[in-house]
Amino acid sequence: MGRAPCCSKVGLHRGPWTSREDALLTKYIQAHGEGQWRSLPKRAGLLRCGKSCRLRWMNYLRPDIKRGNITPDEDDLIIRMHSLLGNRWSLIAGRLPGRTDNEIKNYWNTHLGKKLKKQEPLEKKKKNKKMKKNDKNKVITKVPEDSDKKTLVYIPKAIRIKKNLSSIIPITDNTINLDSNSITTSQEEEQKAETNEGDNDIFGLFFGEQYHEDLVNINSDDMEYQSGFLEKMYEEYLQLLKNEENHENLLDSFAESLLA
DNA sequence: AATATCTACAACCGCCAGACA
DNA sequence: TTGTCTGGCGGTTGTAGATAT
Repeated sequence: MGRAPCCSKVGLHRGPWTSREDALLTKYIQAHGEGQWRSLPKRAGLLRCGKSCRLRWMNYLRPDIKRGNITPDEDDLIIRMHSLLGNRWSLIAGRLPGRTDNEIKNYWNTHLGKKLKKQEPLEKKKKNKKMKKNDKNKVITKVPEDSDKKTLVYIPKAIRIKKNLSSIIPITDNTINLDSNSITTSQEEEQKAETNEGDNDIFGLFFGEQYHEDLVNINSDDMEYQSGFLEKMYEEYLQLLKNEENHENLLDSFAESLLA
């Protein structure tokens, strides 16, 4: 692979894992749990680097992993999530139980990327027409004064923050029901949304627990900003629910505001 | 049947942020 | 405050197997 190794790996195995190595790793983790990846190989009797062990476990050996046969629903959800979040594979994987970020990334690169590229010329034409029609709804992004006339969009990288979020945003057990054209919530949840009950739950409703983390990560110091942000997002979310026929445009602006 | 090319995906890499001393 | 360690992420590459010539 050309590049220098990130850590000293003299004498360590590389390349595909053997079934014996898999068995050793699985046995060790079942007995001692995950974590301490750096020292794990030694303790488990493996001649692998910790990173390699972690990857193998996370992507292939974990018992809750589903492999192969991405369903049309999953396919659809991946496309939607990618249009909202970009290449945030771990976030997308978080919405697909049993799927790993690596699998989704591979799936995207080999299947969906190509599929969408084929559709792109058509979609571009459609979108250009729509943009002209919907000029009033344009989301205005800040452009640096000295910038070229092109609009620069900076997509934030995911930031990991481990903190108890329940004090900020209650986390509930939420689900998304998919049909071929729209994202809807269960009736009960829609009712909740309409009555503004459980305001803070809307993002979980849409993306679940991981999204709560990312939302807070946008600016964890500025609570005032957050509450304004939450309100704005909630309004847009309600619009999404109420205007299903128009949801494509709204989804665009919702996504843009997520990334702004 | 042999060879070249393509596809899918497992595995590796560097980078980054949080935790901790 | 600073430096180091660790875990996690997304991008990239190597290669086995499938397909085309």
